Amino acid sequence: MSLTGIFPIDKWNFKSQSIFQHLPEEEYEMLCQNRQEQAFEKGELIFKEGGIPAGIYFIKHGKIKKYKADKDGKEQIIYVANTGEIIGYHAILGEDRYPDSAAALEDCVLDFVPKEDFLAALAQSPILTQRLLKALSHEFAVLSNTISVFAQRSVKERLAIALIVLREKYKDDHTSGAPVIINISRTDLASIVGTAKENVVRFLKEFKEAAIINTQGRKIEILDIRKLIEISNYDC
Amino acid sequence: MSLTGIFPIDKWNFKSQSIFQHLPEEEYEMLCQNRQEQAFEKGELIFKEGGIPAGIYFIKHGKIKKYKADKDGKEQIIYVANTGEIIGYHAILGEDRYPDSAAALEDCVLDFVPKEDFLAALAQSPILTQRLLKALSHEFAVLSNTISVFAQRSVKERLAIALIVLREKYKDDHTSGAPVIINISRTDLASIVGTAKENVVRFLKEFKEAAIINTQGRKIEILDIRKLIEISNYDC
DNA sequence: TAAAAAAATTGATTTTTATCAACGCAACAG
DNA sequence: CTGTTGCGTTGATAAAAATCAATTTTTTTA
Repeated sequence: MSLTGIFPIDKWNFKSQSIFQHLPEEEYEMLCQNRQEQAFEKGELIFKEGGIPAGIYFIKHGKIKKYKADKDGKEQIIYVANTGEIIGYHAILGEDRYPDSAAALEDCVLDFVPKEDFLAALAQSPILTQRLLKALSHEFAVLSNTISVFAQRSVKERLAIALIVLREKYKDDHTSGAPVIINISRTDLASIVGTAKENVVRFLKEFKEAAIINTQGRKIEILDIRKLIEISNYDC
Repeated sequence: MSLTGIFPIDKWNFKSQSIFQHLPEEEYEMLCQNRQEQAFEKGELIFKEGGIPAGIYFIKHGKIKKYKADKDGKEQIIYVANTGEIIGYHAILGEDRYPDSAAALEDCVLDFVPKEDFLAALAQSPILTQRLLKALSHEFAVLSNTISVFAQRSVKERLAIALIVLREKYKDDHTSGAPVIINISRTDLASIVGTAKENVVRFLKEFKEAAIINTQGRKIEILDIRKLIEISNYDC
């Protein structure tokens, strides 16, 4: 089931996948020179808000939550990055500390590229620069979007949007023929939606009773995405 | 009264002022070649979400709200841009339509730079490119911040933050010696905070009774910024 | 300057969301 | 296989925020 024409999924996903694709040999070599494969277990912290960045990470496999925690430790997930995306470049380009934290939502394999190599490649490569400018500008649109949704939409609407967006991300894993299964804790889902997990549970129950989704333990399958889009009340 | 050490104002302001400052002569000339001064009256639309971008705007004087409107016309203000900042570059760099609308909060004077000149200067100027990357990365941090505040903080806390941030922006206009006056409609203030204007009015009244602010009609003067910071409950 | 229009304010009420407390189920370790 | 522990679920209640309706104040305009 494609979302084309019925839901603007582009407004919810970053485009960092394309940044390293089909780069000229030389630039690609520079990035690879000292790269290091790193595995992270589910739940493991990759970097922490306020930390000094040492390099960037290319996600070879797995999903990563980018979030901010307030002083009580309550997390707000800003974005879920998926296989093929890059994380950690904002702090380096902004010449600043990490603006958010990153942790593995599932077992992950990342390629770490040291700051120096990334910046050297950048200095050499107009194409890399241009792609980053484009990616960052698109991210601005995505985050603006998120802000307006948080400020104006109800928890139920936000949950519907979160489910639609997550389904796209979990498509990657599903074996063809089998249904797409969203596999995320209620707590993390609540942190995406920006509410208490009890509210998430209650609305999921409502959706299940309306045959819009099916749940089995933590696993969620979407049965009627059109209904979800309707509930999301989002059409721009 | 400086906020240094007591409130992270940097996390709330973009840094696009620095982009055009002290550029090499040649690049600066390219940008100026076809620039055109344009005046906008208070309330006037500068560009509209979804529109095709023709160029960028340098704010010579005035404040501009960047916002998204939902289908009922309800506005959410994403950011208030001030004198010296640049707007409209996201759409051009992202090779996309405008992600948000821009309208004058007061009478404004802008310099319009056509897309072609901006892109030509960019292609010639590593320094301009680097500054844009830095600015956009910082904006990411600002918007992430905004998202976590919207998702986790109460209306009262958000209003306190909005007042602190707005006071900084309105500092520019005030004659030295005179107090800083925030001059914005309740409706726009509500659109910044992400609530109904009635709520804004009620909390302002509460702040006034606690001698934290003073109001005269739409005008707001901040009397006790430390109290506001305390109320904002924001310390990261 | 007076009338009209727009914006701000107030109070009452409803709806939404958060919080608290308890319970059940399922994964996991000994 | 069995306690333990974490996570998901449920119900009850409190708190926060939105909405509605009406009135006052401010600003604009004729």
